[in-house]
Amino acid sequence: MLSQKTRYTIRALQHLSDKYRQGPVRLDAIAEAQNIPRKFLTVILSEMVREGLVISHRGREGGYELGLDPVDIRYGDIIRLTRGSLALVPCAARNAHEHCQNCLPEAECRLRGLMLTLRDEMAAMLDRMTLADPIEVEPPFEEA
Amino acid sequence: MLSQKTRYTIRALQHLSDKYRQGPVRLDAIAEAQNIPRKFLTVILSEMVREGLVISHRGREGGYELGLDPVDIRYGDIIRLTRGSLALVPCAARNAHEHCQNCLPEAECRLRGLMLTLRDEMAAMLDRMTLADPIEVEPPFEEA
DNA sequence: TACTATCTCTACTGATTAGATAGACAATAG
DNA sequence: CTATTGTCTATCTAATCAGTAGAGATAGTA
Repeated sequence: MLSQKTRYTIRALQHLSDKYRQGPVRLDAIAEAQNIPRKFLTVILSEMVREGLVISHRGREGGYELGLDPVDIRYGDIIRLTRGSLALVPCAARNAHEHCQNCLPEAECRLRGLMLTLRDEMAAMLDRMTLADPIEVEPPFEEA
Repeated sequence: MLSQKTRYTIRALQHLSDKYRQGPVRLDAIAEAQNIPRKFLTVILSEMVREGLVISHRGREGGYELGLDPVDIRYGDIIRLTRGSLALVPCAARNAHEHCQNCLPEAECRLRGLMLTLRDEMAAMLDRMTLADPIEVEPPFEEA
């Protein structure tokens, strides 16, 4: 699962992407439009500023705006930033690789083999899509 | 991330798959070969018995064996059983669907749209692979 | 200058979950 | 009938997650 924080991050960035080149957007405006707890959002956006994805302006008329063109922000990058890795197991991470606890030697671990393939497929998709891409929305499922 | 429990489950099932039709395998044998804490493995295997994936035999000469042919156990199924869902956000689960907290209406949520597509790609792969499939193992990455 | 609106940072808290274990119980082969 | 094996429920601990508190910094503006 993506953490709530990662989900908030993605939605906040999508919001900023929609307002790109329209001047800074206030934190409260994002929080309200995206239904994100205000205080939590300050933490999230400050991190994005530190990472360079977002630029902030203080004081009156302040707010946030994307620091890069939406076309240059890939979903894969956002997830890597907030979660460290795209992989579903630590030993299958290509960037933030870590050994798993209580595992077999990596050279013989079939779970790792499988998860590496899966990670690569996920990465292919998430690195193809950027904040600039339109995303088709699906109607909610029927209730069970 | 897959929980440690899910990872143990997959490796335990792979182990049983390797010994399919060779008689019951004792819990200790699995725990030792797969480097899984013994007591924890009892919990895991009991669950798999309840789910019907594994058959147990008590007493002397007892142990565990797969309850289905390996070719009929898909990785997707194992993950759905242990984790509830393949999706990375609750609202993108096709089986165990739940609404997300603090989200937009599902009908307009682009995060959900994206995650549904990703879920479907992941499902396609994980439901194509079964315990019977050979999995290529990759050499460990170089240390950083 | 000083006032106010805005973002920034560090620390903290409370709830939940993950990982693992304990220990009494049940069944089966020999 | 006993040693061996799996079953079940409860429990513990530590980590993580989600969110909040609150003092501080900065910028525009009167």
